[in-house]
Formats: sequence, C-alpha cells, structure tokens
Amino acid sequence: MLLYSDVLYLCSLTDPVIQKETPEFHHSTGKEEALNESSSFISGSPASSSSSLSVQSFIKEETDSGDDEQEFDTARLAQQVKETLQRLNIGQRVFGHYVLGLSQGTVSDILARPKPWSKLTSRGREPFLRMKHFLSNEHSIQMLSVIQERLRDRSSDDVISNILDQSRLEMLDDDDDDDDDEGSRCQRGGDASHDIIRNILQQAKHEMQTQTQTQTPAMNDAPVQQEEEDYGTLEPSVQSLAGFVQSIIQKVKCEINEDAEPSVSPSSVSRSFQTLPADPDQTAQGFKMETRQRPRSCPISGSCELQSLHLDTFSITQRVKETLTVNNIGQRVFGEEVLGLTQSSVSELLSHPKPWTKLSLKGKENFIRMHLWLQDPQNIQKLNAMKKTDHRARLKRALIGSDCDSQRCLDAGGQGFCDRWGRCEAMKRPRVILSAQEREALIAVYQTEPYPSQHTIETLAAQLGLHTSTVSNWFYNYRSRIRRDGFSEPVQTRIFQNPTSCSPVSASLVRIKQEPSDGEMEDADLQREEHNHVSVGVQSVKREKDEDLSEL
DNA sequence: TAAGAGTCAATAGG
DNA sequence: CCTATTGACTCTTA
Repeated sequence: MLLYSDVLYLCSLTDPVIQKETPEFHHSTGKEEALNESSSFISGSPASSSSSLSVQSFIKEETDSGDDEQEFDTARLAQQVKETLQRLNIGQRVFGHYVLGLSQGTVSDILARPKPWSKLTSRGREPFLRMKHFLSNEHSIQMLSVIQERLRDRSSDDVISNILDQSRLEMLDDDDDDDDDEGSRCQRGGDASHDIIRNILQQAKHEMQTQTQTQTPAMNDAPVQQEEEDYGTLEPSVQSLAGFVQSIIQKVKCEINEDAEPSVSPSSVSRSFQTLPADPDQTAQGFKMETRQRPRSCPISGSCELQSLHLDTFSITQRVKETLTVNNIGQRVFGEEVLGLTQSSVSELLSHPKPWTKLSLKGKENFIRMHLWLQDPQNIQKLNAMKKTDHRARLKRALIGSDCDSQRCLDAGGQGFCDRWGRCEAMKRPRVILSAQEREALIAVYQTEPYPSQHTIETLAAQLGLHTSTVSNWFYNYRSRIRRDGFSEPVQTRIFQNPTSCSPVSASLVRIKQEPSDGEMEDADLQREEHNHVSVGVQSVKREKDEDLSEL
C-alpha cells in the first residue's frame, strides 16, 4: 500500500478536492480509507518546515487575487521538473501518472514545449500548478522517487532473474495440493519458459495475498510498513493469470501423466479462471499445447510441460487490438493497467508481434498477460469502467506539496548531478533526428555491410557529422526492426499501403511476404530476405549517398 | 564484449 | 487527447 496510498494521502493533505473524492484507480477497496485514516503521517515531516522560496521564484507577478491569477514561468517550471526527474531518475510515465494525472506522451509534450502561462486555458494551467506544488514539496519529490524505485524493484526482470538464480526453487507452491507430483517430475526447473510461468504465478499469488491484505483497511499504520503495495497495473489480471498458469500446469500434467485430472485446481488462485466461459476459439486462436510432438513421457529434468506452452502472438495482438477498438480503450490505459508498459511499448507490441518462439522470457510474459486478459470478459469491463473514471480521477490525482524549498534541492545538484547509478545527467544528449539523407546513407551502407566494423561506423559518423554511438545505435535498431518486421505479417500490408512511409524499414522494403507469420525462418535466410528486400533501389540510394557524402 | 531484446522518451501526425 | 515511429538506453545473452 505504500505507493499509491501515500500519494493519495499526499493529495488529501494538500488538495481539498481530492479529500472529497479519491480516484478510483486500482479497483481495490480500502485505499480510499487509507487516505483518510493516515492523515497524521506527514504533518511532522521535516520537509514541511522548509521555506517556499522556489514557489515564489516561479511567480513573475504576484497579485492579490490568488493562485489562478499568478503568472508562472512555465518554461522554467518545466525545466526544473525535468531536472528533478532526471536527477532522481523518475520516469515521465510515473510522474505523469501520479502527479499530473497525464500520460507520458502528454508529459513529454508539456515539458518539452511548455506554453506561456498567458496562453493556457485554466485546464492547461492545471498541470503547471501541480508541477509547482510538486517541486515545492520535497517530501512529494522523495515520495515519488521511492515510488519509482519500488516500481523498478518490482519489475519482472528482477523477479525473473531472482527466480532463475534459484535453480532449485521448489516447485510452484507450498500450499497448493495439486502440484505435489509435479515437483518430482520437473525438479531441475532450469527451463526458461517454465521459470517465467512459475514466476508469474508466484507473483500473482503474492499480489493476491497482498491484495487480500489490503481489503482490511488498516491503513493508519505508517505507509512505509505497507511494503507490499502493488503497482496496480497488473492487478486486474492477477487472479485469472494465476488461474491460467494453474490450468496450464494442470493440462500439461494431464498430458504427461494421465492420472491427473484435467480440471483446474480448486485452489484459490484458480477460482476466477474456473468461472471463465469455455472459449472454443481459445485453443485454436490463442494458446495451444504442442504436446503431440513431444515424447509421451518427458525426462524429469526438462520442465517439459511448460516448454510446450505456445501462444499465437499474432492472434493475440489481433484480438487485443480489436477488443481495445471495440471498447474504445486506449493503448495507454491498457498498457498501464494490464501490462505495466507505456503506450509506445504497447503500440510496438501490438503492431509488430514477434512469434512466440522468438520471444525471450520477458517478452513472453506480455503475451501471457494479454492472452489472459482476453480470457476474462470481466477484465475488459473493468478496464472499460475504469476508463470512464480515469479522466476525472487523473485530474484529481496529484501530489501537491505544502512548502519546501525545492530550488535548494535543484541547486544542490548543480549541473553535474548524478543518478543513483552514478550516471551523470549532463551526459545525456538530446534526441537526434536523422535527416532523410542521413537515413538513406545509413541504409545504403547497411546494404553492403549490415554489421559494420568499428572503422566503418567511425567513418560514417564522421562523414555524416553524427556521433558514433548514434550510428551504431542506428544499426542496432535497424537490424532489430528489420528482423521484427520480418516476423510480423501485417507489415506487408502496411508497407504496401504506405510505400512512402518514412519508416527506415518500410521505406526501403517493397516485398511480398510469403513466410508464415509465425515463421521459423533461419537466421541466414532471414538475412538474405532482408538483403533482397532492402536491395530495391539501392543504386539510387547509393548514388544519392555518394553525392551526400561528397558534399560533406 | 558485441549483439539482441525490451523499453522508454521524444516526436510526428491524426 | 490518441497511436506510430524512432533514437537511445539498460539488461541479457551468446
């Protein structure tokens, strides 16, 4: 409960509006109570005794008529927010979500191109007011920093690697009576697919447990003690996710060892899954167990059952896209609530799904979550219902400080502040936007040298006037996206529909794709494929490039 | 250690 | 506001 209730609590302290009505964000009850019951937490905060000079510094023109009439230096405000976020390594997504109630894209926009105060409507001024309050309350800043760290700590990366590290982690469950024979069958547990499933299940169970705990609104404890706060984004899926995993295990057990019942475990985690309607398309479209090709009895060491889990990623993304469209749910909401990803990541995921076999553990997790989300119509309804309150809620969800001199915090950092990994923010370079010529030149070089040597990279960078890291990044990304688009079926359509697209891949690819979307193309073949695709128009590009380069 | 995978933030365009 | 794209980053993998 730490994260969200704290934030809400902060809001409640400083925003009378929020005291009245708390955002309905995480479907869980009890959080709103937390807000009201923990109201003595911050009053003694050391931060609250600081002065508020920084606030004044934003105000160009002090008037007697209250906040709304003050004129802020929005550019400076945005700059200071940016610096603060960078200094504390707080992402725009988190900041936008918890402080402004806006999406990452909007935050980026506001911070990069703040409109002058005088040109903002009252609604447009709202984020700046919130930013001002945020900056002026050191406690809010620190709180958000803690939130960000917690979110990072909770990332599946960590969980997965932790689990992978524990090579002899006991199987699935200690309180699930159905899994006792599984442990003996697959003791080694070293398989990746198995581990991710296991991880998800464990995480789901963990989240469920904590969710249960939060049902009891014992929120007057110091929030710090409630370490087990969920991110919320994963919560809607948790129950059925766990059930899903359970059912997979059950099914596989059934396949492998026919004495196990195919029914889903009656354990608590499976409850919601059991209530799901049996979807005949599910097996056809969604996941299928490829047990037929596998030996009837797998070796004990193989974690064989989960190795056979297979999801049709293309079908999943198609159905997710349709569902989102039909229900008018945005990628942002879906990403944040279901996958814990940003809008851009969701967009990528949905537009360019990789085949299951090409996915890493982490990549598979997203598709499992999507698949699971699709299984339960209630999830859609929940998201839909939440979407309705989302806008209103987001506007009210804010961290507004009382008084603290954040200027001091900023100034203390100076120009060369470093984040918690010791990386200096000053090292960050602004985003590079490659010109069409530069891109063509890079593509042209890619034709002949998809894996350019260091020397080539340096030469190219010098010729184009780019940083070498920009060039090598470009090659990494280009290869990666060529490969990705080679996987995804719809690319063909997209390319033909938009032959003039400025996408570096599609711009140079004109082709008819014949491989199956789930293609198991060998890498060598893929390379040849790419080469052929890209080779269209190479000559002209090359000529242009020569000209470009000679000009440089 | 280089390349790949997964993401993010910035940005373009609707 | 939304989605798609893309340069850059972090972490993992081979």
